[in-house]
Amino acid sequence: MYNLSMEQLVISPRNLRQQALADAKRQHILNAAKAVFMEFGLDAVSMREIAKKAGYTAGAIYSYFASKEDIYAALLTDSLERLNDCVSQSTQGSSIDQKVDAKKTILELRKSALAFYQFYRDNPRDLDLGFYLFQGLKPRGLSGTLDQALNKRLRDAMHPQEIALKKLGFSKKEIDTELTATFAHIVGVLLLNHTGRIRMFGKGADELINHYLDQLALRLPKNK
Amino acid sequence: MYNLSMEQLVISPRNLRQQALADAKRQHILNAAKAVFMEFGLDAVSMREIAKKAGYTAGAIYSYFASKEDIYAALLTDSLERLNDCVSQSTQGSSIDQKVDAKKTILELRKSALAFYQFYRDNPRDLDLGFYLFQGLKPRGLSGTLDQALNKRLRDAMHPQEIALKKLGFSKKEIDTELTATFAHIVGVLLLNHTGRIRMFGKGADELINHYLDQLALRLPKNK
Amino acid sequence: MYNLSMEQLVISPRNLRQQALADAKRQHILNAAKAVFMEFGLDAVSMREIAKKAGYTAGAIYSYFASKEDIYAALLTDSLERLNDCVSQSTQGSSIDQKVDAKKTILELRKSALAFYQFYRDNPRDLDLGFYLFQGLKPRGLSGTLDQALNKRLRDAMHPQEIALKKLGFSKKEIDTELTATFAHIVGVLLLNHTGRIRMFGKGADELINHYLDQLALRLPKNK
Amino acid sequence: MYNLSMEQLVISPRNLRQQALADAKRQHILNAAKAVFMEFGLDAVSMREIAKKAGYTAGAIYSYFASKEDIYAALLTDSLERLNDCVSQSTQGSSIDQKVDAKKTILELRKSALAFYQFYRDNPRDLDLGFYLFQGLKPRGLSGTLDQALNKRLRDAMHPQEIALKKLGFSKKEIDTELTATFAHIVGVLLLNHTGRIRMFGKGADELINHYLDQLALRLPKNK
DNA sequence: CATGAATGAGAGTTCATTCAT
DNA sequence: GATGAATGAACTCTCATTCAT
Repeated sequence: MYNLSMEQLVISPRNLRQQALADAKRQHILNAAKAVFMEFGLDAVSMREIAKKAGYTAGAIYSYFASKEDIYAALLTDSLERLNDCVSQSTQGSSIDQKVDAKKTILELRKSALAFYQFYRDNPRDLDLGFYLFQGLKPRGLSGTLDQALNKRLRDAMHPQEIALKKLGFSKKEIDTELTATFAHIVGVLLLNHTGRIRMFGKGADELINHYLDQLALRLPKNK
Repeated sequence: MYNLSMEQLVISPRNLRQQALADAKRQHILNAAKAVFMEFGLDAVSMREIAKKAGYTAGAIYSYFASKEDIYAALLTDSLERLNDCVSQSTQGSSIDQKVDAKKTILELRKSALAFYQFYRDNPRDLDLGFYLFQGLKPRGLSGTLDQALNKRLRDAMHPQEIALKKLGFSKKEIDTELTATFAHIVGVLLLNHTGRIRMFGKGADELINHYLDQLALRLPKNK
Repeated sequence: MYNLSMEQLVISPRNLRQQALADAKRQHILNAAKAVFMEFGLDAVSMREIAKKAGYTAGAIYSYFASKEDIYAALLTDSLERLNDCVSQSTQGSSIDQKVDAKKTILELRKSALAFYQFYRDNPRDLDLGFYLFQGLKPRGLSGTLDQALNKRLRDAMHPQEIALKKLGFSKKEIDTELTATFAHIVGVLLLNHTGRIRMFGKGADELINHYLDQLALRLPKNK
Repeated sequence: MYNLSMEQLVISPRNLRQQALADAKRQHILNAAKAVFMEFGLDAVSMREIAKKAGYTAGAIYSYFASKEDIYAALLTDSLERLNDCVSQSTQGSSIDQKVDAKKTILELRKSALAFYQFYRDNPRDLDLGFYLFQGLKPRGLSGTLDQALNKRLRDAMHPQEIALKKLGFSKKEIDTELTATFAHIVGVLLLNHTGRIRMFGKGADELINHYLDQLALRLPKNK
């Protein structure tokens, strides 16, 4: 006897299709939001503008996102996912051999730090978005749990570096210091670069990053 | 024949007094704006709020500032002046003797970098303002010339460090690199600190800055 | 020749079943609407909220009701039915004997008036609904015929009192007057009570109603 | 020495004129609001509609009223003032002689009750407004103090009746009862009349009120 | 110089209703 | 029959800016 409706039990092809469609439209709106954001900046991102770009009326957006802050959150989440993808790919295929080669590890450290840097260098709007999360502009609407989740994804993007530092024999405390310092340095350089103020000093961003990583390499434990 | 109005040609005592009065009121409004800004943050700064704090009505502000962006610009200018004052004081009284003592110079370098850092650490609203100029938040109202002037004042605040590096025997190119790197690093740490994200890494901002300056000291030319 | 569809001509068992089902669902929605209304008040009753409570989506409601006003109308109808049930029960079992006992009749009068009053006292949301029909809040959606039908049911709820007054020997004209006056009085007290303004006078609603009915009893024809 | 600005100390003719102008405009907006309200009912009263009727843009209203609820409050206040004026006039010139004539006092009681009733009978929109205060529609935005003030003014309008009842020798408790009952009765009749439901009973509102007051007169203490 | 009324655009959000699927 | 996307109009309220007085 089948008293329960099939529709509620089975993930029918139809449901799947509908779900996929809805997801696609959600993404479409997100893209529109991103486009508006990239074109006019954060201040200009209004529901009406997003809707217009997406080919909707303002009210329609609310079928997909409960609020404007919801859109921001989705945008941020998406951005951090892409950051992590990018960083992951940079160290993909690296040997996780028992016999660790210091030189290789240093290269991995360098690669993953560079991947992090390059992601934001090449996607300046993600940097803007990151600042929205990261602040200056406080994410008032971001719930505590979401905020934590986003923080975690940001830290995740630094994880390969953490692994490398560990392999290289840094102490726990040293790892924390170097990791934070590297993160801060990259952020600082990105900010300088993004705002064009780096020209003020006549230096290139890539050059600065490499300089920093060179110095970091020199600080590696010698007893290996 | 005196077709031209006297008022426009002569800097009469009366004109002077009026000018002084106007300047004072301008400053008064600026102080009000700063107060509102410090109390509630950038988003809450509206002409009405500034006016209220200053004891005026919104319309009155326009006698002294052409637009809201104008006020921001003045606020930035003021902020950068105070930054420079702060940095100047930190190295004040330092010997500009011919006979340079390396140790003293290193100390000066450190002091002036710390002064820069501490100014923003202790005046987070100035940091916010700085980001307004500095960040993706486009300074639409900032004319090119003003923008350059502000840039210059920012660089000025790094000047004592530049002097010290020169004294210590760095090459022109090295100076540029280290100066920019230091600037970027400080900015990055400030950002991390200001947004509270530094907790994510369990590190203190002061600790990071000192760590960086320690490393910098180690890189100083050895042949002195 | 049977050009007309069977479905429209024949009341087939199938049609009956379908009709019953539809009625049940209609009632289900009505219950949901009532629940929302009782929980949050008239202002909060939106189609979405009703639908949610009923386990539907907003659009589905329109299969059963043509508009929101339609739902209100049904709610009112239902409310008046319950009012009449309540009043009927209060006088149920009363002797409809030829030999009328004045005391019993007075008691019946009192009982039915109290039943009317108590129904709304104990079901304040029905009072709200009643005001929606009854008050300045224009029942735009109420068609003339429906409005008349509702009026009739309201009068019906006063009928037992009318009967009693007749039994007690009031003239037609007196009956009309006393009936209307009692109705008005009850409504006034209910309104005062419901809005809490009765506290303004430091009196209880029950006390007032009883006082009124006491006075009414004193006015009864003495020559019986 | 007059250091203080005259403008701030003196109520100059100019200030007076401006104040008067502002008051007039405030009243103008209030009238517009009332007009919209009378034309289309409470639900249709939107800031835009009020503004349109007043010849303003929506935002302009906010120079005179802080919120929509503010307008309601002003409307209600005004309405209650007019009610009190009306009631006051009805008993104006009445002897406040020591030697109280019972007949005269009864007449005063009747007059003031009628004045109350007639005010709302003749100004049905004030009745609607009163219900807004009085409820059904809850005055969510009305601050507690304002709510109390409005309540007080409502009670004030019943005060002449209270005085009369006292003069006639009713006890404190009886006065409370009769006053509340009269109030409730009037409200009930007004409601019936206003909504046209009184036709349902084939009675006139005036007739009902007079009937009630007749009965009240019969209840007056006999020992006078 | 300062006021304060006024504008006009725009913000986010909600809602009853419609309709293709 | 039911869904859920979509509309379009409506809502209150805020803001920078202007301008007659």
